[in-house]
Amino acid sequence: MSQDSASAPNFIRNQIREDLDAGHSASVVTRFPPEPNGFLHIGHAKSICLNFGLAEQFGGACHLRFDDTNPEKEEQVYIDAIKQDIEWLGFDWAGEVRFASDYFDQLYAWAQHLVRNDKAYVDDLNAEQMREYRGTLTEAGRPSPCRDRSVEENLDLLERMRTGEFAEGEKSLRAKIDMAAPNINLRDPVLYRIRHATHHQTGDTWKIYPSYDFTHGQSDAIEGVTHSVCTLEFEDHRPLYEWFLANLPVPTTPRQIEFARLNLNYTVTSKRKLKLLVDQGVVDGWDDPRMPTIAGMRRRGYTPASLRKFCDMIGVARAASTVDIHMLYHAIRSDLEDNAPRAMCVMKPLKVVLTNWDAEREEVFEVPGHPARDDMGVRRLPLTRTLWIDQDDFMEHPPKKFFRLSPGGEVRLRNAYIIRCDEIVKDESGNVVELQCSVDLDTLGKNPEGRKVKGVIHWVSEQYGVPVEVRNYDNLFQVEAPDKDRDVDFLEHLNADSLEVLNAIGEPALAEAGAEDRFQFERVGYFCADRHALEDGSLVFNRTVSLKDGWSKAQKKA
RNA sequence: UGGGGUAUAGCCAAGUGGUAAGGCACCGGUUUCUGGUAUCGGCAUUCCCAGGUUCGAAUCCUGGUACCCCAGCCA
Repeated sequence: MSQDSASAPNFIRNQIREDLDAGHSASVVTRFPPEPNGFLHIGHAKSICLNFGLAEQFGGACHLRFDDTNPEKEEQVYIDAIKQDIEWLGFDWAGEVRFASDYFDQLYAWAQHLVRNDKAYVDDLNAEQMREYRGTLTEAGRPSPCRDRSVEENLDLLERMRTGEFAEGEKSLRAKIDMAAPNINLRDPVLYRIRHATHHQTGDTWKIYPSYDFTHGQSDAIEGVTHSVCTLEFEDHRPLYEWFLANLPVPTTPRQIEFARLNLNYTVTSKRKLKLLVDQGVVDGWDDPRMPTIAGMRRRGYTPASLRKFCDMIGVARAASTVDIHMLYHAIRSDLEDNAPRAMCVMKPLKVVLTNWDAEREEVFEVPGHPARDDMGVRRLPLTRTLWIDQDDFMEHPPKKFFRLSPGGEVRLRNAYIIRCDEIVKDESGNVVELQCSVDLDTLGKNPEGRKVKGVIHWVSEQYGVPVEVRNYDNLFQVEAPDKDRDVDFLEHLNADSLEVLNAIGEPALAEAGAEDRFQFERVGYFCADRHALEDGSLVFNRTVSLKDGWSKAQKKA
């Protein structure tokens, strides 16, 4: 992670540096504050890298604090998953896991404090009435009839709200700020609402729950957070955030800084929408390899380092932007290019018979696990009379510059000999089902004399190849901005071909693959052994990302 | 004339009065037993627009324009 520390500065880093230099704070404490109501996605990864990264760069600390103020939407399973994702990404939070609910007692006392200072009141307005009283973007709101209740009555009512005397929605506690404020968040925001729900952390202790606004800043203050980094949509809340800090006897005064959330083309990054995909069975679950969740990307084969690199590449700024998915592909390819062992795997098998190779003859080649990494050892590739090559590597009527196999043409079997296609065998419907080839035994480890054979293809011995299932994933959506238009549901843009399942045949070493082992299937792409399938005893490889394909690109242009 | 923000290449993004970093994508050369990798080169006379200040402006001033966020007892 040392290279992350050397990453480009951003405005938040600059600001913190200034704060430090100016003596506004002596150290740096940040926090990552997820609500446990869903799985973390790539957008959260940006926030995680930012917050934990900042703490690391300034020798400070980053807390993990669950923002658990809405028991109806939150669950323990999400808490467990979120912790696991953060650890997997390679970050350690300072101290124990924290919960906003740890501070419910203190927050309640602070609510009473505001009431005593005539800065909060209990309101009888229901949600609909409150909306009417709030006014609109262009018209000021009107004060609630309850706004001038006495301190004593408010204190009493608040206590009775707490003990469960009132039904949900019957009353709420509101800050007394300014119903005419141009910033709607200041028009007497709700501090507490009644919820007769069991909370995953506090059980049935509470009948009222604090709102986000009343919770977040004070929790930051309690924890000594110095810089509370959040996304742009909270910008309008900053005056409120600061109002609480100014009107409550909080121990410290954290500073809120906002940045632009991540948007990625061809994907949606909204917890609500991702949950919909899961709930409607569009995908296999939160960790379906097509999901932009951290768990999904992990299963797809993304590495922690690649996600961190991606976050580093995209930077941090305040301009709303949409990052090209190619940035992600680049991040994972460059990691796996260096770190994934190589293997050969035939996606769509086409039988090849070596006519001048005896049926019982076997030759085993020892080849490097990685072309540039001696530490990855060697693997053994047996060659036999019949073998498989990929259907894509043969064309009966090849276009110009097709370097692979065609009738009468030659190609090198990767790591082995050059072969020539002498005959093609077809079935009754005219499909090519077998190739009869001859081997040039004088081409192992050297080029033939007098001719150039440019093509190299992968292959697997029929006798020793291991059948594997390959799952080729593509974008879940077929348009760049699935949730752009407001009149079309984002589900309309689903890509029907986001998953292609193939019965492939891999080289022998693949039989040994363990959960989440990653490989480069040479000339094809990067693949990751699916851990769920492995538990069920089957070998399934998820395609993380394909190799760049200059040939098909050139074909499209032609 | 509601409030708050943001505009630098196809996409991210540095830049804070001294003459437009870097990455992705794209295009071309070289190397190559992966049409991959690596490597070399190309890719903004101009920074949303129009005026102004200045020897000098993406940076300062004035006036526009476009886009994003906010009217949950969600976060």
